[in-house]
Amino acid sequence: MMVTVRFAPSPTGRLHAGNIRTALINWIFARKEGGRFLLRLDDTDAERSTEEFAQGIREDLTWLGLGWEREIRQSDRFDRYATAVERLKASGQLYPAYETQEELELKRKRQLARGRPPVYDRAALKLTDAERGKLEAEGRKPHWRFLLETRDVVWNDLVRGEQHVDAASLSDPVLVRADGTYLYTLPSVVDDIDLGITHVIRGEDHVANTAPQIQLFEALGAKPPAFGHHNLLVGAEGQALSKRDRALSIQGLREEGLEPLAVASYAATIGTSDPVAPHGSLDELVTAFAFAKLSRAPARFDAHELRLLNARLLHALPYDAVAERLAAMGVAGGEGFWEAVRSNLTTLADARFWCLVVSGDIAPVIDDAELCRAAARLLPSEPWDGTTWTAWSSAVKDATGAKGRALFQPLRLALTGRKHGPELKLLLPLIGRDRAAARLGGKTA
RNA sequence: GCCCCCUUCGUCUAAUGGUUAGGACGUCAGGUUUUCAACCUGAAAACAGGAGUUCAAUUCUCCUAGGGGGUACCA
Repeated sequence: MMVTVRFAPSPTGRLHAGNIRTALINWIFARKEGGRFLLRLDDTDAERSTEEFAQGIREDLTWLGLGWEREIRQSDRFDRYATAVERLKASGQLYPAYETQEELELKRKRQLARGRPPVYDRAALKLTDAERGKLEAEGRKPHWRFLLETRDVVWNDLVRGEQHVDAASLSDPVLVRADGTYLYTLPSVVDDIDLGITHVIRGEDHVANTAPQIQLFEALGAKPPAFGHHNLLVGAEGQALSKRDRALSIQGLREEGLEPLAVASYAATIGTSDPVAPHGSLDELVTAFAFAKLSRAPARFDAHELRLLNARLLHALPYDAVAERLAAMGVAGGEGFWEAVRSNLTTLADARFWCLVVSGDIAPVIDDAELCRAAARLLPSEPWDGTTWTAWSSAVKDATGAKGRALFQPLRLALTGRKHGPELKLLLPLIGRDRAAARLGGKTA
């Protein structure tokens, strides 16, 4: 059977670092197995789901290079869920319950107070027809619970090995609310069956969901897929990740100017036994991937480390990988420009500044006016090449007696306006005589 | 409260019942660049704590502490 996996976000917000890691692992696994990767929008909550968020999710995935074979929306599939509900009612595995949320909460509190696990007591199962009739007459509408078999549910998790969950320690999950809307479990399982999902790969926050879901697959006459639960992410300080942390949204990372491949490289290698390193393509990540490499401890997502990785990625990037994007940014300058500046970039957008240095206006910093004036006078005539810098700076040194830092720092500040930057040997010919002369004179070109 | 998972350099991690506990990022130093950055080389840097089993424990067992997850009419 063809490997088929799905990434199932709900369009109630933008994707964040944790989401994207799940998406990436699914996508990579599908690629590795020659299988299919589907996007399933879990939009059963009509209140909170919006088309804007759905579009945002598509943009985020596309930006990262994660294409999907097919998109499914749960809101298109309510008839399928209704069919499943009828089937479960017919087999007696779905039963009506009438407790209000307040009543359930009270029950849980009492159980907790007695040191008992807060598991639903199945009181609704013991209701007589007369009692049920009375409740309905009072105007109560039932919600519907899936009757779990109280047995040990076992599966061989792709990353965690053999897992056991004692279904007796679980409440019978509510599948349908009193208003007829569905909770996560039922649509998810029905979709997985209909779409032929072979591997459900998700975060370990879903481990406990797996046992009821396996029983639901079976109740609906389907063979459960394989399950894999990867470790979760925590923040740089080891704290639980907040969903609202904008810095960790994919949108935020993109707006910060990070490379999609850097984000993907980082997300796919933290929490694994592979070193965190930039990869030249998603295919390289596919080659490196193995479930066995995933750690079981939570991994730290450190935005600072991501930036360092982004810089390392840029430093090694060939010109043709960025030529189009540089042009789109309005950064002129060809391969020579790129070779000169790339090792000083943290984000691609930094190239804008060096573009101005080379072919626009910057504010020169005159640290040593006398030296700069002398340097301006000694500027050779063009054409300039890779040897110009050495010859010229030597001449300045001879004329002024300045050397080392005292010689180079004022020149760098005047020519680029900054203390740090690419090799002036490469930069100077790109700046050209007119600009250099103007900057050394303290005026902008 | 109860259940599950986890804990090795600052960080991500490897390995092992007997090892100089390995790598990567970061840090520091040296080299190179007659400056900085980049780059190259090198160094420092870890088995959470306590018991137990054993000739021998970082490795196996138990306890404690800490972290994460779950325990929903969220997904």
